[in-house]
Amino acid sequence: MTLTLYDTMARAKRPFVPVNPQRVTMYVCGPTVYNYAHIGNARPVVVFDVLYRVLRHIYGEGHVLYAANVTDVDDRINQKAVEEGVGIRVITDRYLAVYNADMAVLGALRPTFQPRATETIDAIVAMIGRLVAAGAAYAAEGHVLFDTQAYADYGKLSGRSLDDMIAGARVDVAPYKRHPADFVLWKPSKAGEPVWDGPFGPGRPGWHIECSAMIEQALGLPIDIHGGGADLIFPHHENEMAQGLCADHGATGYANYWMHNGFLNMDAEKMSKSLGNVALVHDLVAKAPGEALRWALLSSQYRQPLAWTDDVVAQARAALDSLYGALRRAADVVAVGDTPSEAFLEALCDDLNTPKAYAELFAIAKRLETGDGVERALAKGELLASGALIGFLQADPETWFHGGVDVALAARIDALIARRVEARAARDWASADAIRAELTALNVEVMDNATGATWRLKEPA
RNA sequence: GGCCUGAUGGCGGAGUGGUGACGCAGCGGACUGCAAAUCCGCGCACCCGAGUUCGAUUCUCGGUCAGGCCUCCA
Repeated sequence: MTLTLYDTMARAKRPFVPVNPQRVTMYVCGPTVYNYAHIGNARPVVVFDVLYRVLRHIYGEGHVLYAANVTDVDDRINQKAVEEGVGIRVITDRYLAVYNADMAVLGALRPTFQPRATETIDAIVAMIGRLVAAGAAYAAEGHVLFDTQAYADYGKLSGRSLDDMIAGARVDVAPYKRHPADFVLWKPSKAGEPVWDGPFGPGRPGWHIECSAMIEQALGLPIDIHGGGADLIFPHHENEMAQGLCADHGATGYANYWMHNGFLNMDAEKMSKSLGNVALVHDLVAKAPGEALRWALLSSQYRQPLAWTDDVVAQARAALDSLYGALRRAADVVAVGDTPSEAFLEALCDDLNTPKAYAELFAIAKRLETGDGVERALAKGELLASGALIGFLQADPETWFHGGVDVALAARIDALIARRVEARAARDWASADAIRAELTALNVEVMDNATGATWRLKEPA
């Protein structure tokens, strides 16, 4: 089984070969914690969580290091802190806690490292110092800028040349830049903004430098996989790579595989905080099971655009109903084996082809429904193990179908069902139907079977 | 303007140079006191034009449309 990943740099799928299979490294650009994350922000989190899980499966849990940064220095954070009259740490701690909780509901494992920019300042300052010493950066008017002309391959990742950028520049270029594409590594803080001391003057880091510093500090160059949203290819990742390599001339590379996920769209348009067309994860998890949201996020291959509608969530829930239904009907089957299906793993190893992997889950469920005793036992083991690999189907099926009903309501439902089972045993259809009506009014659907009945919430709680 | 994606059935969404996944929804049947589920079966698609080919949804070129990046952005 060969893992194949689409590499943005190569613009092709490539077999994945880690530098060191004992220590596979992955870095994914994380959130700026100044407000709630929207579901589009969650797509890379869930996508790269799947990759993280697949890598752990292949190389072993202790052999994969996954770092995702937390940007906690930023203009928007500063603004929010001023608005609320608190320090930035109050803001960033608050939204980081919400972020981590919401992502956990989506089934995302915590990265091995979650470094914060404010706790990486020393490494950032040191890296900028090395860039200046190497002649790849220069100071100007209190800023330190990266000299893009110092890096011959600048533009290689995003496929644009420095000449194109001059021609296409749509924004006024700061007069102190040697080249319009040069970008800030360090800038002076305005009054009231957080400030750190540096050899180039007091100030704060620019946007791109934290990732390079964190990668160097937490993982070391070159890393195996660098991930993020497609909008980060340029300028963020281009700049990261340029400064990261110029700061470490001994490095044989920056990232060996660059992976970028496509966007979530609202009405064919990119979901974006600046456009305001967002669905917040924090709101969604209150209305739908996190597992259903996760299923929806993975229902198209990660590089494809995904239109986010109520319908994708409803379809995700229906799909999970079907699989959990198969498990529920197989409650008395003792699962045999704990190995994911070969076909399932193969689909995932083909650049995380989750839709194809889903199809395999349904094929296994079919065997669970229709097979003989031995086949069912094997199918159940395979279904649970396959689901576990990418974070599905681990709940008790009854819990899934019962949703979040409280204990009192559950007890009342159980009592009604017990009475109905008795009525049916006595062939008292009138009473049985009356109780069904009563349960329907409680948003409960009863499913009769040979020995009794099970139930589910018709609409989400 | 430069660079880059994508266009598949009622919906979502894989994939393939030739028998056209999978899921949801729909239809028929089995089963069923009712209901649901399940099982069996059915229908429905590859943006337009040209080219290559015995044959293209799949390859090439052109076009149309949609979206993205070039400025904060997952």
